[in-house]
Amino acid sequence: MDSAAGPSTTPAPTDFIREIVAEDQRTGKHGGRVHTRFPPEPNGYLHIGHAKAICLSFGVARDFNGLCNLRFDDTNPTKEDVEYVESIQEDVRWLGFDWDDRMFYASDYFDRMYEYAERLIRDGKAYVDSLSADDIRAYRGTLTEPGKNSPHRDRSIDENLDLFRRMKAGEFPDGAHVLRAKIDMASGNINMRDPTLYRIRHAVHHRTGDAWPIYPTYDYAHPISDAIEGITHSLCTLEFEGHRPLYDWVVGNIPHEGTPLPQQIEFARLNLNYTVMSKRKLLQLVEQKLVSGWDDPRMPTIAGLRRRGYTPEAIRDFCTRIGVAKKENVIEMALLEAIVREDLNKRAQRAMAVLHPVKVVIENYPEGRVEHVDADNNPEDESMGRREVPFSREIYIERDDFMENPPKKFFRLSPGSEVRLRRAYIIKCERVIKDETGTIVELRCSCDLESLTGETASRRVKGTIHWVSAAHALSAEVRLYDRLFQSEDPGAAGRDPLTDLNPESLHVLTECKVEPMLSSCAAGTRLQFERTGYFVVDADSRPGQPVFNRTVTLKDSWQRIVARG
RNA sequence: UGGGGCGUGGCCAAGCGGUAAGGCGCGGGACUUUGGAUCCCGUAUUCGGAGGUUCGAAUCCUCCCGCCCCAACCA
Repeated sequence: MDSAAGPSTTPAPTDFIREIVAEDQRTGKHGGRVHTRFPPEPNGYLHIGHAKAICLSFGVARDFNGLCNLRFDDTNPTKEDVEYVESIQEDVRWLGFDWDDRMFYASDYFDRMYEYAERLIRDGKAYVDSLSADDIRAYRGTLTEPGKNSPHRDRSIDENLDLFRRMKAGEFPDGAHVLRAKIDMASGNINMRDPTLYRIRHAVHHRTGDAWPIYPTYDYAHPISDAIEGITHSLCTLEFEGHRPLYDWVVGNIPHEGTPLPQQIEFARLNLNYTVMSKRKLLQLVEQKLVSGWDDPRMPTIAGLRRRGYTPEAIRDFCTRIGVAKKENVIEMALLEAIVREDLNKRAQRAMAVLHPVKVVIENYPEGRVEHVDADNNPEDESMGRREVPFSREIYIERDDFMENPPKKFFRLSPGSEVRLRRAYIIKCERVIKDETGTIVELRCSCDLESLTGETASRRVKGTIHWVSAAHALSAEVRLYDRLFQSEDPGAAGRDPLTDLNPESLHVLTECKVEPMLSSCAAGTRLQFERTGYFVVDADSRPGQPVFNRTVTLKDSWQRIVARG
């Protein structure tokens, strides 16, 4: 019955924005058209916070048979760069969204914006102000006191036009003049106190070069870009709420063909605890080389998460599950990680590895004998195939999987106890060999040769542990990254992420012993090591030398392990 | 002391006058010869507070409290 309804059925709105859009479509506003846009400024890499905005704007378009444009809000040449416009495209695409041929730049519209500005001047709605930035601030008044008019506010149209044209011609130095909208210096909304529309900036723009000595501000450029592109619903974050009257003023005072004008709708941005999300700070981390780059696996950037092994599906799922509302929120990392784990659980290959090896010699296992035990790559998905793992008399196991004086419910290896080697035999610890400092250097065990997994009469023991054959094991590098960044919530006052990095997030290089088959893993291969977490073969791994970085930390609750056995 | 928003369990979030969805987390249990996997069960007598309207309020009204954003020639 559902399928009979067909894909054209408008789904039930799942958030307040979709509710508005659904209503607009129902009433035929914009002729039923839905057109959104994702408008990043190319001044940094996209991060997980942008993913929410991307999923929203592209998602709304998809849900209502509409379109979503990618538009670069490139109105401030001093901060922007082509490196960023390229990475942004790559990241949006990787997330699974497509803008077809609708990729634009605010700078595409510089000519029209200029033309509209002259028109505003002719209409007496804009003027050139020659006050200094400081004076403009002083004249603006305060939150509780009205501002006062600039002495230049009543310049004649001709004088304004002349000045503005000369601004465009490059006759004045930076800061000499600005073009302002003539609205209301006494408005309770400070954004309406004659906001700046154009400023002089002799800078090289990444696309227009030095063609323009003046650049429009966000408040002027954004609504015009939306109007030109026929955007119906302009979704942005809460901090622009106070700009909406200005947005409406601009679209209402420029020439426009289509009626209803685009509508700005605000939603709460994503905040993730323990995570730095400010582009300024991320840029600092990159510039100070505290990370290897914008795509360092510790970064909360899309590129970083990708290299960490997150999939686009997981990120999209996260974005839908956090919801869209107007309430300020701080999502717990635990939710993101739960969702990533859920996704990885389905697609990660299981593999055995020991990070902190201790040698085990199985005394009754014939010297020189090598068996290849059969193991499945993913117990929940046969299609992921099987592999053979070499087993021999000397193996490594995880140090943590042995305890000399185990507490009550420790079901792994301890003197005299039995444990199953995953996919292989049950062994029993007979002797512990230590060096002069008392450190355990080797465990001597015996093996129940009848207990091979899959054989008849296999017994059950409480614990199962990872192992690798000492003679066959490969050394791999593991880069341990735990949390993303801060040790506190981003909201916590006074924390400086650059000096307050969570030590666990530091890049720790460890060598581990892995199954030989892992030498052939391609970059991006996802693996799960028992009790250690999900790993991804990092991009700079070389054949024969797998380099893993940890993707998601599983809980470190060792209590839990002993309790469940 | 101005303008604009927001307040539902630890974190998100449904709910739109008919008697508190769901997810994460947390607690407990089952299962498992590889999964901290999976599966069950539990987790707000109450919706920032106080009044009011109503047979009935998280939903409507009033007042109060708290939090966020705005005084860039940033976006």
